[in-house]
Amino acid sequence: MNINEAIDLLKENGYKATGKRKDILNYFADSDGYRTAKDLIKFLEKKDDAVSFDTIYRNLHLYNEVGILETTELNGEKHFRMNCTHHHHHHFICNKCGKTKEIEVCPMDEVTRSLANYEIDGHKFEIYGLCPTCQ
Amino acid sequence: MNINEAIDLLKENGYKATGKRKDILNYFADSDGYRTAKDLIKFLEKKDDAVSFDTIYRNLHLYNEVGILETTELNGEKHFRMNCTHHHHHHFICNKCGKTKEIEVCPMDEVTRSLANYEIDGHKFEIYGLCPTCQ
DNA sequence: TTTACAAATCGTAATGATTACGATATGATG
DNA sequence: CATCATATCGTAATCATTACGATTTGTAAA
Repeated sequence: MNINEAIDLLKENGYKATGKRKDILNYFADSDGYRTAKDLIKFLEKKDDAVSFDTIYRNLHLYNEVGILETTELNGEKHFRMNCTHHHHHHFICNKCGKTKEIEVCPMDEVTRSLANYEIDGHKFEIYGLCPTCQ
Repeated sequence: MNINEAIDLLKENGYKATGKRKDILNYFADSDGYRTAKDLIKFLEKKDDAVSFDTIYRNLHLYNEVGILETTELNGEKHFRMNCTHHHHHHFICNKCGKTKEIEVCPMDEVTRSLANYEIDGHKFEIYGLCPTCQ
């Protein structure tokens, strides 16, 4: 997802596109990988753009709700990345830099068969390790 | 893993098998699903067995390190369950009761081929939903 | 079995991330 | 450009987890 799509999504859901919200979107749009709340705070502080915790966390949750960000837990910390809007896929995630690579394989069709009486709401398939650059 | 295997594992690693450690092991051995630190604390309080936070968290980490417990994040909370010692497999996890069902499918062979220059350290494949009992 | 001692636990204080709140500022709409 | 609901600010409160000095307890040797 790019910034414009994200802003549209905000407006569609009745939320304002404020300066702070755009700053946060810019950060994730340029990241191309998983980042923590702390990463974001550091980034905003560097550009002399003091942001209240309230604003950070409120918007991270909001973005997750409306589908702008997706989230996962890496090494005990919550991480966020821009949501992928195209076809269904999964990710390799680098433990060092947080960058991701798309994985096309998804075994859910096979799995569903063996869970006949179960109600399936979601699934997670992630591969962890080091990307070529971080090795 | 059962309690005796867990105690052996502790001793092999040079740790003592104390009363509190056995209480904690008993809880997870009887659970057959994912439980939080809070669940454990509640359980121990009920049986009039006051346990310090220090003891709870120190041992949860220890058990995770030596391979007695495995951990995952569910609905924003860290959960633990007795580790499976037999063949490699994954889990369906009930969002309500935390109980698990084994899934034999694992797509890692297929995936490895598409990650030639990546160093793979681990992977996670989990299916979430409601078990037949909780629907 | 007793002793000795390192390891484990206790009770509580400290930490750190996240959430909450009243006051102020700001985007969107007419 | 005026209005007002929404968003943000600065800070305080909360909650889970971690840390610490004092005390207790397994373990293994005597």
